Amino acid sequence: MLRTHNCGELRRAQIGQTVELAGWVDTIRDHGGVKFLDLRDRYGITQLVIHDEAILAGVTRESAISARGVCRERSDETKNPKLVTGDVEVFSQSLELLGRAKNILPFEIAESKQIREELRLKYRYLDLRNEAIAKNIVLRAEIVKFLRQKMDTLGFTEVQTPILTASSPEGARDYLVPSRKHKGKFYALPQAPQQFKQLLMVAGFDKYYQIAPCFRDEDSRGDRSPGEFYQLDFEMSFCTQEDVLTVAEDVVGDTFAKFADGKRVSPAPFVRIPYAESMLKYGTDKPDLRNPLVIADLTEFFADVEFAAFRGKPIRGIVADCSEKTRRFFDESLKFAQSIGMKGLGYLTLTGGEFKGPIEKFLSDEKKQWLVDTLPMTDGQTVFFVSDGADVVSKYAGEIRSWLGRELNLIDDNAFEFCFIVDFPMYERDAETREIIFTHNPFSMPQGGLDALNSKDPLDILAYQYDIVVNGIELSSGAVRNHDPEIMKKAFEIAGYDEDELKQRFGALYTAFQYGAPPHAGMAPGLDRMVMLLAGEDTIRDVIAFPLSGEAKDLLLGAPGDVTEAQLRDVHIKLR
RNA sequence: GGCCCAGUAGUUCAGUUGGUUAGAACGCCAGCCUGUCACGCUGGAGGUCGACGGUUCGAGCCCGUUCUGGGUCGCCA
Repeated sequence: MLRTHNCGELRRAQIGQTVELAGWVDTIRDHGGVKFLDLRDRYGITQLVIHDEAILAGVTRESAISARGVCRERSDETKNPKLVTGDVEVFSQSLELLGRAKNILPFEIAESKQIREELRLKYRYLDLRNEAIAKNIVLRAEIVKFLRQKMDTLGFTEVQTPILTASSPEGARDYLVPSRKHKGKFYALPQAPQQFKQLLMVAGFDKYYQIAPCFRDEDSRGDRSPGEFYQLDFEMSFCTQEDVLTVAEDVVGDTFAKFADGKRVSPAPFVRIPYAESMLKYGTDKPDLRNPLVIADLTEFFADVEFAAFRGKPIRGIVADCSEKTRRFFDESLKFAQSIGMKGLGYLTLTGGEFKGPIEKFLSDEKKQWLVDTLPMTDGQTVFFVSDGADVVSKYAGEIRSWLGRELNLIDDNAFEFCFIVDFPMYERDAETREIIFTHNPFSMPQGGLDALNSKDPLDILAYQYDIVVNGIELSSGAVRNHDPEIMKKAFEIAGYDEDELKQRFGALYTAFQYGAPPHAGMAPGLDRMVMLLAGEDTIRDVIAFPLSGEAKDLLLGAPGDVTEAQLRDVHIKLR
């Protein structure tokens, strides 16, 4: 062993012992006759005291060294309360230089979070020496461990599903892997273990889960890593939608409660909000419920109001208390509205029993009274009006709601507010082709089953499809799956696929369902996003040990990179 | 694929209306210092201003193209 203790371990109890420590040189403070060296490892920092200049020869900051010496108590006035090891120090007469830092560091470890990411990712092993970053990776490990324990307790079995698999015909772009043994054929990396987990249900595993790597060749976002990410993927047999939501509440809720670090977590049961209601009240299918503002539908209210700009359009209203705000705030609100593509933003303020604002003159006393009584509004409040085409009015109202929440400081940063969005529509009309397409997931069970498919307008059919949302971020979607081949056939037919196509695209599932498929359902909360939220980070890269850049490049190892002619020949690929 | 922001010393940044030799802090190097803990003090080195092209007597600054990173829309069943 190169050490008897780690750098966060020594206390008064070890005074007098000869100890050996190993770690990295954090700083050297040279006072001439005496030198102090802070030795750091992931457990802490211990101060070494050195009198002999010679033993520091060649020792640079961030070199890996070991040191032998006597642990001794510091005098009272030189104890350092900022260090857990600050009562003691190691009087060192010999150092061993284990790994010398030869070059000027590309950045200071302690401030690496401020450094541009290109450089951080290129020297990620140095970035990860920073306690704040390393802490996130350790937190991630603890969360994964907790999730596994939790799923195990609930009777789920972890199963590893293939990484080299078949390209799936819908959804995101696949990462393709050329086959050597089969000229011209390709594997794909799984976008999710979707079909495998459903096949496991047919196989009778009853409750499956996996900390599953997923690969999608799509562009990144701050909260979406490019290329690859992890999900807590799970699936259950002989269960209803409610059974899945209950498991999610239990697992995700407990995980947040355990790791939220003092922040408030909304208690189970999480509120269930139908998709249509969410779009109306919050203007989005992933509402941030920390924001108390709610959108009202004022279309009927304005139906008989002579105001040309609102004529024949859906109208939404948002009531907020802006009494502390000046004229400038309302100018800013209009500026924001225009920046997102709105033509205007009307408002009325109720102050001293009088309405004020550009739209006031169009409203009768009766109308004004309705606003006070039924909307309702109290003195000092303002109602903002959003009016636009039916396709965008909800979205705009949602953006205004978020803007008001931010600008009026209504968002509690110390809370996690969960909800489930349920009853997603099964189908929608493609904006360009005008054809009926699956809204989300072709594997979902339509509510009402075959009857609904046969009798209802496809656009009115809801699916047993749900999302779990926290603070406006979608953690996961899931569904009760369509396990009935007859219903599948009909569901695909409505979306324009005949049985041959269904067999071709999802042949394994379709065939498997001919052999006694249990009703089953599941979901797959994103692990990276959970860790990001719990770590309080704004970017997902800060909770991944070796993240890709936004352009999906590995700046450390240089992927994607060139390969040799021979490698290409092996897999029958010729570059043009 | 579209749009927005950034790129100047090892790092983080400043750089006026286009005008002499491009600055600061931290880091690095050297010297001094026996109780510091972000030690201190003194001195020094360090720059193809992302790249290419253009305008100009003159470009870090203006224009065009391009590369890289970040954000965002599309996309993410």
